[in-house]
Amino acid sequence: MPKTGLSSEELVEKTIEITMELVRRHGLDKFRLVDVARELGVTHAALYNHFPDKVAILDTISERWLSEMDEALVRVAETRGPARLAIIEWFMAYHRRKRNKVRGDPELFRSFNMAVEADKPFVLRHLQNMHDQLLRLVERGAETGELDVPSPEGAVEALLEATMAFHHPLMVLEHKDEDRELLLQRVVSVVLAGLSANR
Amino acid sequence: MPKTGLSSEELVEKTIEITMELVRRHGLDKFRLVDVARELGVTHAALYNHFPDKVAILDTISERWLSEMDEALVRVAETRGPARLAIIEWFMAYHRRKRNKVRGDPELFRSFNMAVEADKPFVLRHLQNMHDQLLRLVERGAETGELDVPSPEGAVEALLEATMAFHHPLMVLEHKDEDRELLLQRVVSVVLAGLSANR
DNA sequence: GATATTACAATTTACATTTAATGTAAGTTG
DNA sequence: CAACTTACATTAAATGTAAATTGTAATATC
Repeated sequence: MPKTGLSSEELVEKTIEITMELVRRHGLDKFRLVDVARELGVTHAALYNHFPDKVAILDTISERWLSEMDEALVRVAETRGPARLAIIEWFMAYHRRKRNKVRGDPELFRSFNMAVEADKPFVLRHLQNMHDQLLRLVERGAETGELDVPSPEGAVEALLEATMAFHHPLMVLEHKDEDRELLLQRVVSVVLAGLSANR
Repeated sequence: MPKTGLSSEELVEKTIEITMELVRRHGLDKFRLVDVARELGVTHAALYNHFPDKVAILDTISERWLSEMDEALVRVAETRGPARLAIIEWFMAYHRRKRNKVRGDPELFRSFNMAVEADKPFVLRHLQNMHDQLLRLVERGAETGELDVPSPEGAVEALLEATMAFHHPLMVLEHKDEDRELLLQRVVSVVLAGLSANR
C-alpha cells in the first residue's frame, strides 16, 4: 500500500489529468513538475517512480491522443461503401482531428509537435499505423476493382506525400484558421484518379 | 560625392557582399550591423541612408535569391517539348534549388524562412510568380491537348498543394538529407494523370 | 517490495545589472 | 544636397547571481 492511498495506476491517471489542466491553463513553458506534485499531495521525487522524466508525462498525453485518433480512423476506414469514398473520408477525418486539436488545445498540440520533431518511437508507431490503415484501404479498392493500382505501396506513398500539407503538424498549424477541407477533398480525388489512370 | 568614395549602388552592393559573408561565417544570430559598418569603413548610421533597417539587408539578399530562382524557373518552363514533362522538370528544379540552398547556405536559408513566416511582400510576389508560371504551363498543356483540365486554376492549386512537401521551406528543411526527387516526380505525374482523367 | 521521503547535486529559470546594438535626429562635409 | 558623422534615445543582448526546478541516491514507511 502506497502512502498516498492511491494505486500506481490512479496516481498516473491523476498526474496526467493535472498535467493537462496545468498545461492548458498556464502554457507548456510554465508547466512545472513541482506544481503537479503539490496538487497530488506528494513530493516531486515521488513522480519518478511512475515516469522516467518530465517529458514522459507529456509524451504519455500525446501518445494517448494519437491512440484515440488511430482508433477513430480505423472506424472511418472500416465503414462500408466504395473504397474511394472511404479514403477521402479517412483523410478528411485525419485532417479535421489535427486541425481541431491545434485550435482547441494549442499548448498540448505544441507538446505533441515537439514529440514529432524528436522522432519519438510512439510517433513513428502512429505514422506506421496511418500507413497501414491507408494501405488496407487501397488494397480494398484494388480488390473490388475500384482502383487499378499497380503498386498499393506506391499509391500509399503518393497519397501521404501529396496530402502532407493537410496532416503534417507544422502545416496544420500554418493553416489552422482556414477551412481547407474542400481543397483536401479535391487533392485526394485527383491523386486517386491519377493512380488508376492509364500508366 | 559621398565621403566613402563609393556610389550609393556600390555601397549597397558591398553591404550585401559583406552581410552574406558574415552570416555564413558566424551565423544569422550573430550578424551585427556594426560589423558590416566597420568592414565598410563607415559608421553604422550611414547604412540607414541605404536600408530602412537591419532586416532589410537580409531581405534584399533573400529577394535576390528568389528573383534568380524565378528567372531560372522561367527558363525551365520555356523549354520546348511536352507540357507534361515541362511541368515535372519545373517542379524538380524548384525543389532542387531550395534543397541545395538549405544544404549549401543554411543560415541564409534561415533568414529567407523568416521572411516567409513574416509574409513579406517580396515572398508573396514570388509565390504569385510561381503560381503564374505554373498556370502558363498548364494552359500550354491544355492548348496542345496534352492535358484535359476543366479548370487550369484548379489544376494549379491542386499541383501546388500536392507538392507542398517538396517546396515549402519547412518541409524542404525537414527532408534536406534525403533524395526525394524520384518521389516528387511520381507525385507530379500522378496528379497530372488525375487532372486529365475522367471528369 | 513497492512507494514514498529526505537530502543533495546538477540544471534551469528569473531577474537585476550592465553592456552593446539598433534606430533617429540634428548638425557637418564634400 | 546627398551622404556622412556625432550624439543620443530606445531596444536588445550579454553577464552575473539568487532562487527554483529537475533529477538521483540513500533511507524510511506501509
